[in-house]
Amino acid sequence: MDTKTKLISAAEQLFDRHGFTATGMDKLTKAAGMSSRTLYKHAGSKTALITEVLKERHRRFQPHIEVGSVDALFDALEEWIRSESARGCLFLRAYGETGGDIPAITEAVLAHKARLYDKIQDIVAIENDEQEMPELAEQILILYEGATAAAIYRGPGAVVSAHKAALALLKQARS
Amino acid sequence: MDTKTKLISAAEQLFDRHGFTATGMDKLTKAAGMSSRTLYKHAGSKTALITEVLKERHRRFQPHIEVGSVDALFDALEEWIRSESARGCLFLRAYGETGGDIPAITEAVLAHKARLYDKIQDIVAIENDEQEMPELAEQILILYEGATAAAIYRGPGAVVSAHKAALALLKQARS
DNA sequence: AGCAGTGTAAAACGATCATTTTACATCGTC
DNA sequence: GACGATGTAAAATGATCGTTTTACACTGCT
Repeated sequence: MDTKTKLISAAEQLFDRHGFTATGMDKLTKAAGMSSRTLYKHAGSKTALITEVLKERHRRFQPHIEVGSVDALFDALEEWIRSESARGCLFLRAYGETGGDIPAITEAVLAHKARLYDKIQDIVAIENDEQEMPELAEQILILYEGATAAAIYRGPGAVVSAHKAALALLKQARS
Repeated sequence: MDTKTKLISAAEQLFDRHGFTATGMDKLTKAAGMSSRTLYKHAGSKTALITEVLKERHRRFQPHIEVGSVDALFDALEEWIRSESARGCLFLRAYGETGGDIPAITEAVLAHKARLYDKIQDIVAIENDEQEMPELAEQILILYEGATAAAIYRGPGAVVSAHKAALALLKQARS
């Protein structure tokens, strides 16, 4: 594992576990096993590091939304939440901690969410004879987002409930 | 408006706008129009201040869940988000920023969420001949949570979509 | 052999953090 | 008219923040 990969993954873990602002550079260097000089050579700044962590997170998350059905979408979410984290959406957390005041971060967050909505719209269209159904897509998105949030305090079962609700809405839209 | 009220409401605004950790005590004293000595006399510590802000937030939010129907629940949420904040759930944000490591804060968050779920379960029971329907209640909760989160980047329209989805699930459960 | 690249360890930077302290002003009340 | 409560302004506390710097070691290429 090269230096940068090690840095990004250590940072992702710490940010997810303790928050962005609360995680200091000393803890990052220690966790990544490198000097602060090396860290700054690769990351440039803390803001840039956060941005890169979000972009890497998006890359790693991508396969979980690259699916062909609503059923598979929630299966993938359940797997993610069971294995990765039940600490809420890291993108929205970054947005909240920075108040939307840091353009690079805000951009990464909004890009991720735009991509998520677009992908869900694609999936919904596949399930409905290629018809665009923007509101149904938004409702699936809301269930997806809500399951991620509710899983923090209700556990992975929230994803199962959201899953069933999504299938029910889909079925109803078809008839 | 007495000193403490002024402090709590200034703090709530700053925390909501800029995040908890990123909001320093100097900004709090300035916004609340008081010296740091007075602030500490009333709040005790930053952690205690955050906790009190959350409790006050819950008190102010309470009426929006003290309703008798799912329809009214989402109407109230829409009103809250349109007039108060579309920056996500302040409780979950506090939890995320502190990593769940500060007991007083974690407690306030979990108490709020437990109360929210219980209330939704009551409402769902009212709508279904006093039958307890835990999974439907969780699905409504997830739509509620998801609308709050999605409204950050999709605007208040997300609440409208969630509202319709909730009514659809309710209708389907009845038949 | 020499050089560019990549790394470490550790100190120093000025700023800002949460919190406490010192010194003083203004109250209403007994 | 003294007193306790409640406030202010401002400096000081020591810790920690993100970032830069200094000085040095190891590597692989040419």
